[in-house]
Amino acid sequence: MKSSEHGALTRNQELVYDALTDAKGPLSAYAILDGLREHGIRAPLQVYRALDKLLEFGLVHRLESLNSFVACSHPECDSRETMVFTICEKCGKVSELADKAIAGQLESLADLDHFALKAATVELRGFCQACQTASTQ
Amino acid sequence: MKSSEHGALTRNQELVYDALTDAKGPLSAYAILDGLREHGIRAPLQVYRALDKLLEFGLVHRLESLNSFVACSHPECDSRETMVFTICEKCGKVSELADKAIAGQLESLADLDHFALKAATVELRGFCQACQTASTQ
DNA sequence: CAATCAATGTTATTATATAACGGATTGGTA
DNA sequence: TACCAATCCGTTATATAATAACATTGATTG
Repeated sequence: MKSSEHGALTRNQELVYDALTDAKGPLSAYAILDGLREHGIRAPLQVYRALDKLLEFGLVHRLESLNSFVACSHPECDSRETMVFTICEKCGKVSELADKAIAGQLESLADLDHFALKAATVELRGFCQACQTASTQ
Repeated sequence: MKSSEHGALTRNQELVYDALTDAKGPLSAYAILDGLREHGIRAPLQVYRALDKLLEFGLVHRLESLNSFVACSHPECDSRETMVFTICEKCGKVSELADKAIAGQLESLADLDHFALKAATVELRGFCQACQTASTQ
């Protein structure tokens, strides 16, 4: 299990991480909170603090355009890698793709602009395969 | 002036657009609101409604990772084009780049995943040239 | 004129995120 | 063991971002 790579997670971190892996989709911090009330989590800060650590460990990604969070689905994910997310606007499904070519091109573009790149957010919106075939709209 | 391309903007749209072009940098909706109180803008919705239209016209872009908005700096910007933003984490400077190659590669990646791409968010974080030379950190 | 549609103004509310404080726990290390 | 430092924790309060709901205005246009 991935969490073992970073030493044991604390109780709150474990709860939040498990909530995200169980969800198999993005959750807002407050959705996580609601799901964990019966486990003793009562305040937003408990969730946000755990999320901060999980983001730092690379176990979780933040989806900026949704203000929500997903467990990293890429087994070897280094938090510094550039990930590409596809977000289905119909069913909400999110896929996480690692693409070296795009990461490289973003680096090159940044270089051209003399910009020292630290992290990249790439989020694609549209319709997933299932939602395309299910309907024309 | 760009606004002439979409017929006259309404009074509120004009106020919000001018606030963004004057700022020469990203502003949150509430920062815009504060700057326009003396012009009769009193409620968040007045700003958000104007922003919705300006986004639709392609005159303004939204920076998801900052929850803020910038006037489009690209004269021919079609709102459907994929833009790449660099965001300096030191001085806050934002640059807007149009790169066909990256747009194309994102399309290809989406195709591989059978994802019907409608819009892409690409935001790069790091340090701009000025902030690199000014300091090592 | 009547019907319609977009834009407006206002109040209230929801959703997202952080500040500030003190206490508890852990892990070294003198 | 006693101490220190660092991290995590729980809580209350607050800040920031965005939308719901409803009434009104103003400009077409058939």
